[in-house]
Amino acid sequence: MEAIKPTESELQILQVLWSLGQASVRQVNDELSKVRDIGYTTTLKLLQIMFEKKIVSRIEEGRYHLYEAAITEEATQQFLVDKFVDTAFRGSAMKLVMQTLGNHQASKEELDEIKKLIAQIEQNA
Amino acid sequence: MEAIKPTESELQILQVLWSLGQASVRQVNDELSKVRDIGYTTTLKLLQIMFEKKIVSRIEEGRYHLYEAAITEEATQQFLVDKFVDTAFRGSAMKLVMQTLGNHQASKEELDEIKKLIAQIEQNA
DNA sequence: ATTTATTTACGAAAATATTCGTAGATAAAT
DNA sequence: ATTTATCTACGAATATTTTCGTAAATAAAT
Repeated sequence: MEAIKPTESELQILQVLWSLGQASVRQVNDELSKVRDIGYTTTLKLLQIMFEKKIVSRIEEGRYHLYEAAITEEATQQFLVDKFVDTAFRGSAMKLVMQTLGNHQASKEELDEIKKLIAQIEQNA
Repeated sequence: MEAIKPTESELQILQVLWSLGQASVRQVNDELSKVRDIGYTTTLKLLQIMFEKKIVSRIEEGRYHLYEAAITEEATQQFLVDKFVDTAFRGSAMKLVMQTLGNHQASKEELDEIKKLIAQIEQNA
């Protein structure tokens, strides 16, 4: 497993691809444009760079390309969380959990799910 | 409240300052050197830039400067978590919590603390 | 058929972040 | 007193990331 280290822009594109699945440059650019100002060729270039880095794969469909994320959302998130815990929480994952729990709205269902997860962890301890 | 957006290097320095409190360039550099290769003047320059951005404050102690973080660890973490949830978890803070809980070792004490926090949140709901 | 629009490839400009060399000042050591 | 070490300031080189203009190819529209 290679080290994946998407940049900020690349992460934005990955998000679009994770939500759309397979998509053309045009589609990605349309989605991204909802979030921020970006030119078509900029999106294209980013996808080309990501293709070289093997962050995305693509297939040629007629004269244009269809892109797809080559790394999963979960693996990327896990990698990013690890790094984030290091750089922003001095290594303490639980501090991150507490901080996030404390400062973000959680629904009853979400809290239940988290409690279930905790119970599970305690069981396996 | 201005937007704080420390770069990767700046975050590393902030971590050192949060742990040391007030510190000279030399001290910061010594600490940072434990983590990675970095020249003295690089550390100095970074601190100077951070001073201009008001991320750190400093007092002149004789001929040298003592630096101190001008933003709290908590405020910075909160800001970073918010951004992180957006860019890496498509806005779902609880997904971040679950992902982190599931993939990092937690002690019994930490789990208890989290359960307490959840109970508190449920109470106030 | 010719024009217009859409696509990819390429290269380079612009913006941002990181690194460090050099100079000048001051303190410490000899 | 002279040399050596340590400090800040400054500027510029390097590296990284983001942005987009232009050209060539192909398809679509007129």
